[in-house]
Amino acid sequence: MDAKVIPIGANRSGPTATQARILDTAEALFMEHGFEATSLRSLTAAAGVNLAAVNYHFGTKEELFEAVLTRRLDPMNQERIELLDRLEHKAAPDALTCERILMALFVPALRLARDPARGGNNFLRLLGRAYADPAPFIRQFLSEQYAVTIARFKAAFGRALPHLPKKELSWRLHFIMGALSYTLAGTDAHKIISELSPRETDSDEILLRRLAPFLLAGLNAPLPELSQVTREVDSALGRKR
Amino acid sequence: MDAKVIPIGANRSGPTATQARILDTAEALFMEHGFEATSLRSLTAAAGVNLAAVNYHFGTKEELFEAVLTRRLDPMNQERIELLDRLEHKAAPDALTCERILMALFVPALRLARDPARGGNNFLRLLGRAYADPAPFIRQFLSEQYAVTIARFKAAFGRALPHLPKKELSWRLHFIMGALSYTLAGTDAHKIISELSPRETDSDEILLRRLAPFLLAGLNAPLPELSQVTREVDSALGRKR
DNA sequence: CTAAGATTCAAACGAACGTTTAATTGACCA
DNA sequence: TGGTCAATTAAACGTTCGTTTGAATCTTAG
Repeated sequence: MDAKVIPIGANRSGPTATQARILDTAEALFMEHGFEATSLRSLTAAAGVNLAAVNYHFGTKEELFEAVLTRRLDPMNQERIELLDRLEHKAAPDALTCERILMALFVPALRLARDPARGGNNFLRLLGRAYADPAPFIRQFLSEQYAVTIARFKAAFGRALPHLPKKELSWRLHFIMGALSYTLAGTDAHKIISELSPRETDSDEILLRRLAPFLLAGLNAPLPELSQVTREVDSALGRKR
Repeated sequence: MDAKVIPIGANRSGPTATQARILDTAEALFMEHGFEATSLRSLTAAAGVNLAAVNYHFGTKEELFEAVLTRRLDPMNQERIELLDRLEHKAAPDALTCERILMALFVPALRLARDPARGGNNFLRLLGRAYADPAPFIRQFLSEQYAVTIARFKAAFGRALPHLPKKELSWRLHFIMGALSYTLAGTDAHKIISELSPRETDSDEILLRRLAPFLLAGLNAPLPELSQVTREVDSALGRKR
């Protein structure tokens, strides 16, 4: 009398109905409460499946979490790299501008955010949360999952900003990932800052459109130097250079 | 034969030795594993106190977490506002530059980072983690704790950037908080990006010195507009304006 | 010195957790 | 139609969690 209407037939093509329900529910609950605070009992109850189903289909709770991330992340990162390749090919032999590299980074995320069938805004929020989770298995999984994509984009930025030392570039990419994940993760966090129009929740799309110029300017910022203010900071810290 | 050497005398002045040991250990463990993943049993064992001591001295685990944050956060935010007041008074009647406002935001954090007796780098990392924690009581606590400080700085930035719409400013402050907390929280996160010199862990101080120019440039970024790239993004998303 | 209060202690509480088991159901092919 | 294997189910496993309890111990004031 429930959702047994789905006779998808073969069990060797794609995820089972049960697997899909678990993944969808896990995506929502992990996003809302985090990994530790989401119990398999509440998860399976919300999904309308048996408690043992998670362990049967995914092994452990940690493997379920990784499956939730992989399902969305792999296609998105592949899209990012394909788009970057296409843009680079079109611009050859010139190097890409930072603006276009950022575009290759953001557009697949925007596409995902606008597509409810692929998780929409919810998944991006989950991703942002995962980036800040201290659980070792999450950190390791993300670094493995992102390694090639990040390296590819870092190389592209390196060509676009040849004057920028490698180390400085690494840090600026780090700052970009920070602002991006924090922004994506922030369901209500922005209410801390913006007291006006507290119910006007911008979509992730508008949000990323505001974020891009901000990050672009940061990428092109001058190198830290011994300016007047820097000396004032040192003085305020009671130190000599 | 242990730490019983401290005869601080009165029990009405400052925290007990037991309370201090709990707070210090909690600061370290909450930073390393997060709130949920830190059990009171491991915490009290590491602190060398009885299991019941936390509930006796602080009430609940959540109240302990808030006490850990308050101990460092209150003085730091007070320092920030005092410094901002002093800088504004010195610049009057001119408005402060963004550079100096950022200085008032960063210098107290730098002072704290350089002072092991006040938590040093560890506490800043804990703070960054707390900002990304989905636990409702943490989010509410932080927003209450930061409300006045943020409002004060937002007003200062508003005077420094009179041309910037209020809403745009709110978002840029949001981005700043994101990059800041993500950066402070990242013990090993930067290894995702920087494959070179993986063991050369910059202190938070050097880190913030790299972050400040990046954020300053973002604050002064031009408003989002209908540039050529923007149209290309729309086209890539298959949409008309 | 002693009564009173603050603190520490070992022990136990009930609840919730992730995972496993063994039996049962369902679908498919020979 | 009967046999095979994947999927689901209810129940239980052992562990760990935050918190509470009541007695023991320490500190302090009268």
